[in-house]
Amino acid sequence: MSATSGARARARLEVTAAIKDEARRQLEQEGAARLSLRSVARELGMVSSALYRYFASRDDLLTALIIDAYDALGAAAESAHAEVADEDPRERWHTVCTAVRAWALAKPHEYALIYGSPVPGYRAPQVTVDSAARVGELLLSVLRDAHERGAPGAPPLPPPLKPEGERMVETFAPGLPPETAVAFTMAWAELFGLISFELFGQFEGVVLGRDAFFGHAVDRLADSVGLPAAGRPAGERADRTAR
Amino acid sequence: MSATSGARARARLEVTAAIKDEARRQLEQEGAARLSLRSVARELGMVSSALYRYFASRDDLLTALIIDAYDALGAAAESAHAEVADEDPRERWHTVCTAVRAWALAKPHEYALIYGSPVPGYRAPQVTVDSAARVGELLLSVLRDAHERGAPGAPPLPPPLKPEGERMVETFAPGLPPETAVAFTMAWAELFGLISFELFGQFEGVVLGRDAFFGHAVDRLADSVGLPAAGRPAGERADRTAR
DNA sequence: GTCTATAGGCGGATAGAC
DNA sequence: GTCTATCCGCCTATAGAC
Repeated sequence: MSATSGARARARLEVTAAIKDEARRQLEQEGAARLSLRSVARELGMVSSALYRYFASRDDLLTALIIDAYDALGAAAESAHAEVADEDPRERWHTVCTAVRAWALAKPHEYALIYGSPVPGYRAPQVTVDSAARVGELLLSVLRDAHERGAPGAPPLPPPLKPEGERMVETFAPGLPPETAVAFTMAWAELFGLISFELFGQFEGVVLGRDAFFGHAVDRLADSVGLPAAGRPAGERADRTAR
Repeated sequence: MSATSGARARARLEVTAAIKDEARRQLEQEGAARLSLRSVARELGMVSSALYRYFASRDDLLTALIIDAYDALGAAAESAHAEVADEDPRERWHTVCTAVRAWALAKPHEYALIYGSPVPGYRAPQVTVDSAARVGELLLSVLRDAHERGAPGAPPLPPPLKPEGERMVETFAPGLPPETAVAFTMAWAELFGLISFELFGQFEGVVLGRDAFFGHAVDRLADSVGLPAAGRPAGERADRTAR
């Protein structure tokens, strides 16, 4: 029995889920920095000390929420990708990027938890990295596929960046040319830069047609990583961005 | 006398500055969401109620810090630009972007205050927008200059984005073609995306040679807004990025 | 696993004396 | 402008009974 004994284990999972759900709800109003075990317990009709049986500390709860958020985003991206798995790589790139933005717009506070400013005094433990890598891995798989089909790839690297690119290939981008690994890393950061600016209010009064703007931006990011534009030369696929 | 009477006014400014300095110090340890008037007062050897003579509320203090941060960043960017005012636009673009990143690395907590996740429950008032716009305006002035010198500009817009581009030109990018206005807005968000990823820890274990990486990224952003590469065709200026 | 109780803090904001 | 005092709230975390 013990950890796996049915009813007990199920109850434990249910309470754990309820705690995380309530914590996510409070994230919306207070933000990660002010997340409070006590307040979660109060709302759940429990007493604060009871929560310590489920999470050893406030930081542990935070870690669980962070992993869940990365996994939810990763799952959303992966399932959107699965639906267009037969399309050409550029189409899949577009779909994944759009799914990432859609998830972020739907869960702005969970997005802020993982891609916003770090929570002061909190250091994300190593266990978060696998989940954190999912979206990047997915986009890399698209690029790898494109590369195998003979995509042009990214422009040449300046010599000082060559070793960095080769290290990236070894570490997380096997099967890709170093130029593409570097270009991808830039595009990856830039993609989240676009989403963060939209979500964090920097586009207020600046960008009004957000969907079309993002679609075009994603197309240009695709150009920048050397994804072929299905016959047309890069930069002239602009017409598909506004769908 | 009253507001302008010498000694009194000076003392008031000094205390105000001391409060903001201490608040900035606390930003590093607690973050904006947990900034506390009481704690600032304690550290200053004052009593909390005394601070209310200087800032009507916690949010007012936060607003002052936000404006100061935008202004400090804007001033850093502008003064870096002033030192290369005679260079070609692409060089100035590079200099400004590098200065923005350098400021962010030097003041990570102030950067997080203005470009990180919004503080829950706080809405930035209208008075912050002028300061917030400074870096963008500076980069736009570089592009305007390049345009006047006959720079190629950005690739054509997809038809659905045309009105957006024209509105941008009217609102904040006078004298530029709509294509460039849109491309600039993307590059602007992407620039801060790169900086945020570096600062917020997403590059941990992913990008090691940060200076060279950023230099190359900024060069490619310059390409994307159609800044000419001083004779060489766009994309082949990669060699200058690692300085 | 949940409870009460407790230790030892913290916060924003206001009233009213000086 | 600064102080004391106050209202009323909040927090993490632990000990020990049941």
